[in-house]
Amino acid sequence: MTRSRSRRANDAWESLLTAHASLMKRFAAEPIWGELTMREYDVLYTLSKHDGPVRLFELGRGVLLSQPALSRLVERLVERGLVERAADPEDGRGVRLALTAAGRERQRAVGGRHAVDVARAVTTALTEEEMRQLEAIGRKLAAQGVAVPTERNRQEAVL
Amino acid sequence: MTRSRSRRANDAWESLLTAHASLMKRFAAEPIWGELTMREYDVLYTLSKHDGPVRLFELGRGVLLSQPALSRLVERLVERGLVERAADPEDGRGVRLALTAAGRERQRAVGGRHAVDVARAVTTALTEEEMRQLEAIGRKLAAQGVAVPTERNRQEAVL
DNA sequence: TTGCAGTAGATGCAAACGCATGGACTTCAA
DNA sequence: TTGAAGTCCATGCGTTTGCATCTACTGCAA
Repeated sequence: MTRSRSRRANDAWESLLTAHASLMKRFAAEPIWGELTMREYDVLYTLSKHDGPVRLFELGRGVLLSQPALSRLVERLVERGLVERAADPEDGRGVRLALTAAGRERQRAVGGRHAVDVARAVTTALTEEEMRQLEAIGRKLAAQGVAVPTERNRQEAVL
Repeated sequence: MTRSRSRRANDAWESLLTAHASLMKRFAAEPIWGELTMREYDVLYTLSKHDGPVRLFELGRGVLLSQPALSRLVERLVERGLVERAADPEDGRGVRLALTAAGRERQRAVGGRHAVDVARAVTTALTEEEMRQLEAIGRKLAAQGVAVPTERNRQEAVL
């Protein structure tokens, strides 16, 4: 890999990181979240995208959270009556998660307000063409993210 | 704002979020971090980009972390000899942060390995042109993120 | 069939986080 | 000049997180 190509890749990634942090802070500061944290909303939103039940480890793919932390976050949502958790009849190890009626209603209410803020921020910053580009680029990067780690990654870290 | 334009903005943002989560998980799983967490590395990297001392609140702009959490993260890095913290002679409230020699060395070592992983992931997923597009798009979005909140945001949240 | 490696999710525990608040300093208007 | 409001960072405290580990179950090979 050439030096300039590698450099451009790192610049692009840093740009994405900066945009992410900057906008996340902005959205988090909006007074739309009610009793939910953004992470909790993220889980409700992910559940809302699926019609059928979702496994915990499937949820984990989209959420930047360790498996134990996600397990307990879901437990709190269950206790609050927003999520239903049931044993999976097809796999005795797993659980099936789904929104309750209250959870779906809450997701819709918060999601509607959040979507307005997202639209305002993004449409102000980008042209229609750039939005299309970002969507395509994000899709490609996400596909890369789930790739199998190379063998080198199995080695112990060098301090 | 038209419905389709708003919709496209939200799709683009979700795409960015997915890419971010997916790649962050991938990078976090790499065995390159030594004794550092990614957040700690992020702070060291930000400090390395500035030649002069950096104020704590400046650091906070780029890091997705509350002010108290950042204050304590920096404190831990100081205790570990990676960061120097001194009173700001021009503003008695503030502190001036800078990498120590050890901190700079550590950032370079980890950063070099991380840059390889970033380059591999990004160049595999994107063309040269897409990298340029992403960099430009991220820059525009980040500029939007620091915009002053609208007056509406000052109101109390509706539950 | 049995045994063993692999996977899904839960739990103990120490570390880290966010919210609220406090103390010290700056800024600006009266 | 002074005092009130704003800014910067630190700290108390309850909550959440990550790491390591555990249990329970699956899947596959002998």
